[in-house]
Amino acid sequence: MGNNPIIPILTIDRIIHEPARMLIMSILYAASEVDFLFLLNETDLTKGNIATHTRKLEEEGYIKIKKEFIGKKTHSTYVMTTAGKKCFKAYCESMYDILINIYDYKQPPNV
Amino acid sequence: MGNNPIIPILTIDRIIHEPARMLIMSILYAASEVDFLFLLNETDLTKGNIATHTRKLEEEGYIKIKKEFIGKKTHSTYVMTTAGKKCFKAYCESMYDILINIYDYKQPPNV
DNA sequence: CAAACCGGTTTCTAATAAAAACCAGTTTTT
DNA sequence: AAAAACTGGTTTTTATTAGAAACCGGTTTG
Repeated sequence: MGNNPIIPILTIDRIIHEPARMLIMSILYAASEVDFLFLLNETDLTKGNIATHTRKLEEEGYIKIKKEFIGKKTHSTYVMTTAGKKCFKAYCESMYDILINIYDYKQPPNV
Repeated sequence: MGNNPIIPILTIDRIIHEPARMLIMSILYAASEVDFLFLLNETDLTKGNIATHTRKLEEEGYIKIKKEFIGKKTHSTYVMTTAGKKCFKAYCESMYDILINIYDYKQPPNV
């Protein structure tokens, strides 16, 4: 393959690349801890969506899901792990680089 | 939903968001016209991948696929349409904005 | 007491990315 | 001149998965 500077897009972190998860990750990156209702109100995602995407993020080790009882009711809170922060930063930096390269990209050898 | 500045990620153009297609689009954005073999050599994508992703991009009206004979052999070339350029620019600007907003929330990279 | 509500989870369906298999024709090998 | 290998792709197959909807065990409300 060539030395096209956009090639790194092919190895971008797909867990974070998914828009719904990127949104969740960006929220958890900024806030230290949020709960289910916060995500529901803040993101416009459905309940099912939040449950499955947060589970996936937990499976990948990017976030931690804590469940507790408040009185008799369940309460779920979400926190980003150190690994999650690292991967999120790496994703953002990679995407940023790619975009900058697109803006800078000059004519490649043509057909 | 809240007024989180990252929310626009949810309406990002998914046709372009797919890494393989973003790579193809970025190549076509920089070069006026490329052929199948160029994409094959430049991108590390498989033949099947190139065929299906370029077809999808054509279905969406983002690129035009031209087929011709060179001697007795088929030859396929790909060109970005005006709509494709517009959407690609819009995608890049949108992603850029989103990343900037993420950095504004926290700290910029490479600090 | 039943019906609606709450905070979630599980199930179902359709879309789809990627690789592999395939294909029609062409060139090379023997 | 057959057979084999190569070209430039396309179609098929397989596995994953995003999203919505249905569900669920409490709990408050009418």
